[in-house]
Amino acid sequence: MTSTRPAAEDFLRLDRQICFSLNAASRAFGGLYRVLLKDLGLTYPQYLVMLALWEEPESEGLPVKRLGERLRLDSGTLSPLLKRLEASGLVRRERSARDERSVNVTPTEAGVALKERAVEVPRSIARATGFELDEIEDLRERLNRLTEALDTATLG
Amino acid sequence: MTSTRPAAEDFLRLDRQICFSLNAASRAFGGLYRVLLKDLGLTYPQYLVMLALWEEPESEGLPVKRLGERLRLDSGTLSPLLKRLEASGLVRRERSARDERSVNVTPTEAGVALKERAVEVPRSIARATGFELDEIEDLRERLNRLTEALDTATLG
DNA sequence: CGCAATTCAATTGCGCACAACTAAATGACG
DNA sequence: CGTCATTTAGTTGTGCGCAATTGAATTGCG
Repeated sequence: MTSTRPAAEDFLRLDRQICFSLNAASRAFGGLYRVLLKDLGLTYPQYLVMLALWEEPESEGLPVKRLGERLRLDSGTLSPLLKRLEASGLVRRERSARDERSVNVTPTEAGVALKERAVEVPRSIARATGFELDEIEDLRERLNRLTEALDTATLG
Repeated sequence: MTSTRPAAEDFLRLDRQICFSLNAASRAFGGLYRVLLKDLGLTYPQYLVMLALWEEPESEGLPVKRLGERLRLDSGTLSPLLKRLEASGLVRRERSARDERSVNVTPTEAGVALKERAVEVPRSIARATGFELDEIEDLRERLNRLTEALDTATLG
């Protein structure tokens, strides 16, 4: 035979690892967001939190729990992050009166106002990818499927 | 008109952000790798370093610089990480005699031996994704294109 | 009601990512 | 040859991500 069998070793090659490409792409996004968000005084994860809050009707805010579900983050990450957002005057954190365990996060005036300046960000990002919108859409759908499969495998 | 024009605001929706899906997928991988690599005593970034070293012929090792290029990481990340790998006995770090600025990283016996036990990891991962090999291949290729485009945009 | 189990946020501890900086070695060039 | 710019690792500081734990509030159940 002229070709050797596909050794298990081949799958250990760095350039064969989907996770590496994914990780690299994620960090490449991070680099661009860092530049684009500098003006807004946000880090990328903080930006995600603000996106979630901006989606709430009339800026009613969200409990930390719900925020964590949306962003796939736990309180160990969110608590200090939210403190920093509070320190920079973009959100308010207050214990729920109905359930003293829960902390509700609301954007402040400044937090709501920031949305105006954020609308340009996704456009800049989309342009930078060089991908068509439906191509992005397709990629996003695949990634979501992937995440779901991986989460199931990790827990199961 | 029955439908409003696509507001810029729509692009601020969390579920429209490709970067969010990417980030979430990347962390979902992290969770699964954490489980699979626990036995090997490696974190996921440490595993990537070992993959890079295992690829070198006769385990000649790599200078930190080259390692950083392959993994898209700088010395601020690699230096402490390599120290930990050295502390767990998997790699050796030694100043190059030819160029005293450079530090060459080589797998130890234990580091080379670990490869045997690592071959199962990619298989487990592939199975967990629920994707066909060529589908993974396709996704990987798109992500690499994405990374390249983003890096260009960030620097340019 | 009273007590155990659960829920929720916060904290601690560790490792990674990255910017900014330092220090040492090397290379380029007049 | 000497000086200055560049290259290479390492260090410092900040923030994220996550496991494990704590403590307080709530819920469930006998």
